[in-house]
Amino acid sequence: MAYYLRISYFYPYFNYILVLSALNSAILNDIRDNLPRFSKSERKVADWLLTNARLAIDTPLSAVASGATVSEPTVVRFCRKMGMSGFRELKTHLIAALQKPQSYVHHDVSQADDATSAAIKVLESSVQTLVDLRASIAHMPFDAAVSTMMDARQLIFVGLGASGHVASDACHKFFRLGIPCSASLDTQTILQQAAIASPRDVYLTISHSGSWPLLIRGMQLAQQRGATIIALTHPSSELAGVATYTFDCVPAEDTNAFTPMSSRLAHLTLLDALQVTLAIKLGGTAENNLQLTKAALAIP
Amino acid sequence: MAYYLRISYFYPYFNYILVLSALNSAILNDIRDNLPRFSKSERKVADWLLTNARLAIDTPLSAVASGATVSEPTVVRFCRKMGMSGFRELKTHLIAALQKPQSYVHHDVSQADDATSAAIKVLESSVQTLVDLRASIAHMPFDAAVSTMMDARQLIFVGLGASGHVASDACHKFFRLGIPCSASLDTQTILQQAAIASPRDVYLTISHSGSWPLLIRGMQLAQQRGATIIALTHPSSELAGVATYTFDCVPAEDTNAFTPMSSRLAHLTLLDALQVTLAIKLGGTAENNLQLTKAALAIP
DNA sequence: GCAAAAATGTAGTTAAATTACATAATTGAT
DNA sequence: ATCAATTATGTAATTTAACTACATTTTTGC
Repeated sequence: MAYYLRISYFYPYFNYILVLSALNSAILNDIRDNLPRFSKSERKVADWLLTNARLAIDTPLSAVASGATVSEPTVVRFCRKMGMSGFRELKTHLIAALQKPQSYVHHDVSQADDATSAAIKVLESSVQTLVDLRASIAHMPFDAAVSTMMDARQLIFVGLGASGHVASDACHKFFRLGIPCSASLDTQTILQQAAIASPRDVYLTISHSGSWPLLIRGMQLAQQRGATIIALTHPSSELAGVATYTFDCVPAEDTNAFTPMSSRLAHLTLLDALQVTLAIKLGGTAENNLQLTKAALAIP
Repeated sequence: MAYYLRISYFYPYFNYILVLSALNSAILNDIRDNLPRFSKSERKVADWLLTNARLAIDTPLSAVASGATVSEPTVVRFCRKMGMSGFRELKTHLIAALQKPQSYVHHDVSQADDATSAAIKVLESSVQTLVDLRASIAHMPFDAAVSTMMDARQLIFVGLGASGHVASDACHKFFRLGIPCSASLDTQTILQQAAIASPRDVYLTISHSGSWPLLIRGMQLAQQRGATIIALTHPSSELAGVATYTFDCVPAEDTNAFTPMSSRLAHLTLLDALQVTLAIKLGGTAENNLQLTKAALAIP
């Protein structure tokens, strides 16, 4: 997925393509994940690269081969086996990989942290959440979800507790498109509304774990009455099982009591993305509505 | 701020240091900054590289030279002039530079985007918001804010509209520390509560623009009654002027109707960071409260 | 205008990466 | 256990890319 950087407005020389690429798996992770599948010499190459990744970016093929005690073509074949054209491309990937935060970066806040350090860790954990989300976005059902929302009689945002705030925020965003929207933030309302749901109702249901029983019961009811359920939740959850479409949100592990629940950032951002994509699909009226609602807040 | 990654505990081959470096200046910035100092042919090389940075990482020296209409040694000399040993090193730097988000990346969504492209742009805009926030966090008054919160009689979260959802979410997070918390989300409540504020009340006031008149009036009232005002808002706003401490949130420019307001992600994340830092300062009781409130949600 | 210095390019050399082919090792069938 | 086929590996040769030496051109300062 490429981004076109257009800043020729300020600097006429800049006309290049900046790729903010998927920041998840890197070549070093690929190598490590494939260790059991390598032959004897391939394994030597892999071991050498994993041990000397930094060094490798400035090391010619001949030295890599002798370091790994294999021949030069064996290294080239290793690169080919990893899906690259040759050693040059491996180098490119290595350089790139060494610039990227890894998913196992440890952001745990501890009692010993001073305020700024703790704040930075929180922030970097939040960045990581969004970066991980960025990496999985291509597999999410945006087109399908937006298609059903376009014809919706109403959009119903559902969430409990912290997810309720997300749902409420999302409702506050989507109503501006001109589609009827409501938020159900307690179990009684969720159940009662689901009991009278109709086929052109679209639910956007937000849940961290996807396992709260009465929430699931409500979504089952709504689904039985023909409503569409778009869930933002854990992909292996019961809620995901009930939903028509699921936006997979795999929460980071809870490591200590201080860990803020950054999955709601992911939820919020996904809902932003859904609103924007829906606005685009709806076209001119939605855009006009967005402008009118924004202008309504302008202070004279 | 450097992170030292030590994972030889899990994988004995990994023995390198991964630096999560400051996401600032890169070789392309260096080239651009030195444009006035280049000779005619050097300028051609610079222009070509700035125009074709992405292409350059897979382009041999001979093609770069002919693309720039200079000789090959001129390109090498250019690299030397930029402080590098040769073209190979330039390539390494280019590859590295292109992995880093730049502050001027343009994320505008347009009508022509398909759903996934638009979603990705929204997401990357959100990442950028947090990355920018990360860069300015060291100048924020965490210590001072946390000090006043530690002795607070109550914490009052204030916000209107979208910021109201943020305030509500934050209230829902901070109450778990065991301090009395409330959220004032409409102007009547804000004014009435401010009219009876006391010196040990701490306000956390969230506002995108910091210019809504009745909100400011309320904060002036509270401030006159001795309450502490911690504002998350635009640093040049009226609200910032009233506040005891300000967490500067400079909103990205509104470029089109589709732009989601990502400043609330910044607000949410800052509030997360504040909660965590406050929890640390409060020590064992707060940590215990966090664990108890989490356990209360566990489904048997 | 002229000499010196700097910039630049042509041609040749070296380094690095890749390919072709031969040999060794492994696997599967009998 | 043996043998044939397949796969893996290395040696040597070739190609590509980067770099250097030297000649020519351009620019600068007096």
